[in-house]
Amino acid sequence: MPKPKNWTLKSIAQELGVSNATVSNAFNRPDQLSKSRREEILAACKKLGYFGPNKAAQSLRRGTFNIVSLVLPDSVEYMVSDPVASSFMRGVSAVLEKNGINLLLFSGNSNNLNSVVDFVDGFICYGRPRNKQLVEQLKQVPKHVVTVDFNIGRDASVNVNNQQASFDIAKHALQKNDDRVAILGLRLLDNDVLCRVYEHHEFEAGQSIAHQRLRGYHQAISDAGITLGDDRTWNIPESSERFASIAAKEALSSTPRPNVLLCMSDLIALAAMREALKMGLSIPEDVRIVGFDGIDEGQRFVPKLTTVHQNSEEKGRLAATLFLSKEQQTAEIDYQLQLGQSS
Amino acid sequence: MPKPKNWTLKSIAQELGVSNATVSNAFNRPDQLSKSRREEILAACKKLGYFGPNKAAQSLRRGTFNIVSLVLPDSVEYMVSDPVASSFMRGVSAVLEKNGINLLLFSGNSNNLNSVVDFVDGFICYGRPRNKQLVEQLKQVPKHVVTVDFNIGRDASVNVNNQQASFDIAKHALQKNDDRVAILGLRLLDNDVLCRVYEHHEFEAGQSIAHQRLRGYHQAISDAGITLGDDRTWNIPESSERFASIAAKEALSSTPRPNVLLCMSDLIALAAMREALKMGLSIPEDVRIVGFDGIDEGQRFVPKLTTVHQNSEEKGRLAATLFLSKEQQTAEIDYQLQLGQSS
DNA sequence: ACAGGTAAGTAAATCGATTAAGTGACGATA
DNA sequence: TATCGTCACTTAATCGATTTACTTACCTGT
Repeated sequence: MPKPKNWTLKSIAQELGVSNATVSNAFNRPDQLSKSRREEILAACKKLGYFGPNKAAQSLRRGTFNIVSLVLPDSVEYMVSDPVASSFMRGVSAVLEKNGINLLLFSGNSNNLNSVVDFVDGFICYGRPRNKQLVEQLKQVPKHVVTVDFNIGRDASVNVNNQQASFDIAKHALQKNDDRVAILGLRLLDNDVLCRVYEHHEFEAGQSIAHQRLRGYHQAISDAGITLGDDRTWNIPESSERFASIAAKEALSSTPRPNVLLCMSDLIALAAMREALKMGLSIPEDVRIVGFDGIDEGQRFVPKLTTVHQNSEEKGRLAATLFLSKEQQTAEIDYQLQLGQSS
Repeated sequence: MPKPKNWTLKSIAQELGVSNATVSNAFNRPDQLSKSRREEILAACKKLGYFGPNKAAQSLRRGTFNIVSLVLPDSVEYMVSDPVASSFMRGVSAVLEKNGINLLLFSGNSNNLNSVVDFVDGFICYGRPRNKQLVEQLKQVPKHVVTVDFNIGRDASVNVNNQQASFDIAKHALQKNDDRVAILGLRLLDNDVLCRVYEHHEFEAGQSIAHQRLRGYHQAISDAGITLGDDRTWNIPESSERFASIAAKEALSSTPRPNVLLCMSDLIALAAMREALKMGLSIPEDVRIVGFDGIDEGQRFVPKLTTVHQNSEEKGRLAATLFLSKEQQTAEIDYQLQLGQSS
């Protein structure tokens, strides 16, 4: 098989005896040349095996790429493991795919946006990145930026009212003022590891979903007339089953044994339910457990998980749509309490 | 806040009163200028807010991108929904991330590789794309290509011995020659929809995992002295729970009711188990069910799923490693039977 | 003092395109 | 016939870089 020649606009133009510009116009601006000439050229290109202008060169010249970078809070690994994150990605990709736009993954672990910034039209950021440098770069970067589940004052953002939702679900879970509450939370900061106290950390208030949910819980707890000790919160460094199980086991073995477990994600809640059952506790009689997110597995579990459902896929679609429209706005997404038998 | 000037190599060089080349060398080829000059320049760039050469321009000139395109057999949607695909992606991204390479997703639905080909160093293709045009393009594309779970004679490929593995698991599931077998398979072709016959389709033998697994099953079935009717195979168009449930229900209601279900994926097997239990059948007494893949949920299900475990993440790592090494080879990945109580 | 070698920088071609401005040719209008 | 406007292309500048080949300046040894 003869290796097909690597045609360029220039070499094609030469071959056909026309100018550079004419070939370019044949592909991009039909009004700039006669119809016959255009068809002639396109046919010749097809025949010779030239598939159109090189996209990279085109992008350099035009400054547009048809690529958007999806900034993940963590590694790509996390993104595909977490069902909520996956749904979100599904929503984003569905909209972008329809518009012929490709997705360039950017891991929140990498600390330099520069490796991708020159290749993309902008960024959709899912969750506040752990890496503070990255956040600073996102604030500054001279491209279109849509943030999801956090807000740094960029072009647009999409959020759920985490605080209200957490308040609602906690309110639902708490019954009497002698309830013994424990919180199984998400990581609050870059560097906390399975820690129980959070008060002593400094943090930019309200910026991560973990903080927002925590505030919701606290509000409901104090509304119920309960006092929550500093040592009643376990934060899980990653949304991983392993850490969640460890934390759950620890919480359920602590004294006094909690009879209400407020879990910041369904993944955590499911791990907690498994641990509780393993310890011979019955749900919800011995311990009431509530989650957050509304993933499928929670609805299949026995007992069915009581949780806050947020439509993550819709969130993705909205983020992508906002990105494409270049509108400037902060949108809020609905949530619903999903009542099961776990509380 | 004063908008930061958009520096280019040229404008920076002008500002500093040196040549273009010197600035470029300061960033890329330290040996080409004096140490003092270099540090002077880098410091000045930092101060002025020039973060280094534009990557897109750099790539155009150099012809390298530090981006690889992951070609998905289907939509991005599918990729993040399917646990096996996710694991694979996890493996790929772990290796690439470590090497500072970014991942550009390419959906198998798009029918033109051209939209990304000029931006990437090459392709890692997970599973034979549905789209035939795409396959043809992949055969030809003048970049490095690693294929996984299929082989089109490109630079490298990674596979599991699907036929052998399916043979093994089917052999295990089949007990007597009066077993009534049904197959819940994956889609064989671009356009089959929940169809039961496959014999009448033409296909390029051995090219998709569905075909390979089917051959393994058939071999074990005929070894067991069983005759399998044409109407005993249900192919599921997507690896989705919904379709799997429909197919399972249909298979389990067919006459004669099968007592062995060979499922080409764990997702399908789990759906089948749920349907069987719902119908009041007991597993494995009334119907033995085996899967393929070895996903976590299968091991948590009661009864535990008997399946073939393939290390999908490892597969991803291997594919990425092969890509980076530019070696030409076809690698085969191990598999293990994972015995549960479902058969 | 002079050939030869090296170090430090620069000029200019190049990657593969887009596009503003310019050039003729041709037909219509006054 | 002179002027104007359109049509169909072409020329050449440009996007933001890399890199080869060349120019100086300086040092070394004889």
